[in-house]
Amino acid sequence: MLDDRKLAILRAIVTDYVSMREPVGSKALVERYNLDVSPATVRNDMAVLEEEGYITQPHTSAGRIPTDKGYRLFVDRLGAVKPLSPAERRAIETFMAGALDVDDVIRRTVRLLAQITQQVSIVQYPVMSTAVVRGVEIVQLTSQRAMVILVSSTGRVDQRPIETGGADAEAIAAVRGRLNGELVGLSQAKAMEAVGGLLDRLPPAERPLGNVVAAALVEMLGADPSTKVMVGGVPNLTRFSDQFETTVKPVLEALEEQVVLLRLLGEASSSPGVTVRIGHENPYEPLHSTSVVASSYGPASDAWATLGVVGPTRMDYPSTMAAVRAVARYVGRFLEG
Amino acid sequence: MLDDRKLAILRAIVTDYVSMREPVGSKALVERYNLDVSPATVRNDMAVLEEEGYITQPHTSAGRIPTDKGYRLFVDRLGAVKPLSPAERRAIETFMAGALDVDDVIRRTVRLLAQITQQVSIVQYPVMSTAVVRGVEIVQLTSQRAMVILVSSTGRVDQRPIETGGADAEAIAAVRGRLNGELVGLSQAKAMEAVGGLLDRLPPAERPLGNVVAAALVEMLGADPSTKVMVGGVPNLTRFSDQFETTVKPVLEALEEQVVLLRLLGEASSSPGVTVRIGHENPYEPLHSTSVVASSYGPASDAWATLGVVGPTRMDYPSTMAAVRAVARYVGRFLEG
DNA sequence: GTTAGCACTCAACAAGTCCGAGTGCCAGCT
DNA sequence: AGCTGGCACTCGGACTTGTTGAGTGCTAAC
Repeated sequence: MLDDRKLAILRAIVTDYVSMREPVGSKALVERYNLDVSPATVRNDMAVLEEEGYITQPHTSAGRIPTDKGYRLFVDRLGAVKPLSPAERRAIETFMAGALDVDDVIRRTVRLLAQITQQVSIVQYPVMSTAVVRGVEIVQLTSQRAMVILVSSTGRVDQRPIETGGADAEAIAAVRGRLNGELVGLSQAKAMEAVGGLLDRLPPAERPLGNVVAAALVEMLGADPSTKVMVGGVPNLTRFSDQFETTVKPVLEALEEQVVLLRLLGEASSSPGVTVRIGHENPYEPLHSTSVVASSYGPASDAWATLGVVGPTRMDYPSTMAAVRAVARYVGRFLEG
Repeated sequence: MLDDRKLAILRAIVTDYVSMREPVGSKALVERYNLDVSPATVRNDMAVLEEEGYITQPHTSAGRIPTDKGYRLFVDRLGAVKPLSPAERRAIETFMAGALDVDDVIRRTVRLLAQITQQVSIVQYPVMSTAVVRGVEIVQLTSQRAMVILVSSTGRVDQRPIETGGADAEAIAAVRGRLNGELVGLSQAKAMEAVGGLLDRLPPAERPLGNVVAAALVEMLGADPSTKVMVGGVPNLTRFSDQFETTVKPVLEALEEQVVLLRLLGEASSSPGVTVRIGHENPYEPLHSTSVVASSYGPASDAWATLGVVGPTRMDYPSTMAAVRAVARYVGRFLEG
């Protein structure tokens, strides 16, 4: 059905449209790409491609532009993954060098990705299931209030305020000691269970405080930190000020809703490598004319989280995919080491 | 120079232009506002207002629109502060109810402000100079790394990773104990000094670790947490998709730069009440055709930080100012209690 | 299967026309 | 002195029309 030449033509159309931002006609095609055939032949092939739904005409007597289906075929079979330029590699190195803690790594990553791809970037905070509890602290704020702090091996620090009910310093120290003794070294899941069992063994005097602290801990252990995301490169949207209604506005709205962002990144976390969602393939209707390029990051065996970019369907897929893949790998290694 | 009627006309022009979004002519003015004079008279007055620089014509044979100077006069002398509607008061209550910690309060505030004003909102994290140190914790992550945690009375929790140089648990506990003994209860500034003095009195065995921890603490105590801001309501920019180049684009770019945001909010922190910066009055050139309405929040004696909104100069100042003021007050009370 | 030729379509641009909102000015009125 | 009705004038925006050219589909010949 689709012979090599037709595929080559589709590839050329996608490439040209992405860089020129204009519907591409048969003549321009044979001129700019060395197809050794005449425009008429190209036209015939284009008619077939159109019939099959890979390209379309914005209006009669305009060139063709790829459809979502066309882009899909392109990324699946035609796009040679472009290796990063040395400059880009260097950018990654220098950008990430000297990152302090996890928060800082994420902040830098989001900037980096936005800069390389020139798109809006989204990075999900990592959840390392291998993380274990390193310490539990209880710090008194006032006579009635205190802060429960949970530290995990990855350097994550969670906090939650509690009402102490007037418990004295001694009781607090006792509960703290007991928790540390029992929980340190346990994984998130194990710690959850342990907190439950622990309560029963508390001396009556420590019960009320213990209950409150336990509740806070369970909340922290259970709260899925992967629900946190960071966004960057929003000004890159201004490059698409044409398409305001179809790209800029919906993306801005999506960015405001964490839930939507998580759904967008969603699928990428389960499949390995770079995932591309094109136009209507997106689970969120207003983004039907944008694409999402995402990848999970972290060790293959144990994906930590996802990062990616959003942009118009008319995007440079090979470059973007290469950039997303490179950054994902780099950040993965960085967090590991 | 400017008699009451001219002022009334200016007020009417501003009001009308803000709501109608179109240059306003003499006839429309006398019809919509009950000025008991003829259009001709209004025209004469408008000529004067134009000469004085309060209004201008986009082109001959169009109505007038206010200049920055006109808006300035309006907010200074003409804008009757619109009280919030009961619905808005209720919105504030329900939005803020049930906030967990400081972070959550800020998150809610930023949403709230964006929703009420229908603009982009910016909230600076509070710095309470009355805050005192409540606890210092050192939690081991690996044999070589640990996390230093600083808790202050306001519920703020700072963290910073350190290299322990292989110090054992005992040494860590000792340093931790000493720090808590000496620092708890001290203000930020006092604690800074104390850390310095403390080092000299450490037994030699604890010196290396002590140095590292001290460095981390000084960094945390000194780091100005007011440099953190949260932004919301970005999709509201889509309402100004005309003015893309003058409003949407520059605002998006400004939002990406914390430094710029802080400068925008800057002045408001020193003066009490609501501050308005109109057009060219902004210290950041790209925002010369937008306005910033900001207010500090916290107790009058000790302003904690600033919040505000950014939007086109053509904005409903009375409502916006009322909203900013109300939210600032409410958040102040909320954080205090 | 490929190609040259040709008639056809239609968005984009330019030029011309019209319309009316809005103005400034002036003479007359209060 | 200040206000008003009248009037000629201006000019952006909307609409019309004509032209151009990129691009197409079809057909007949190679």
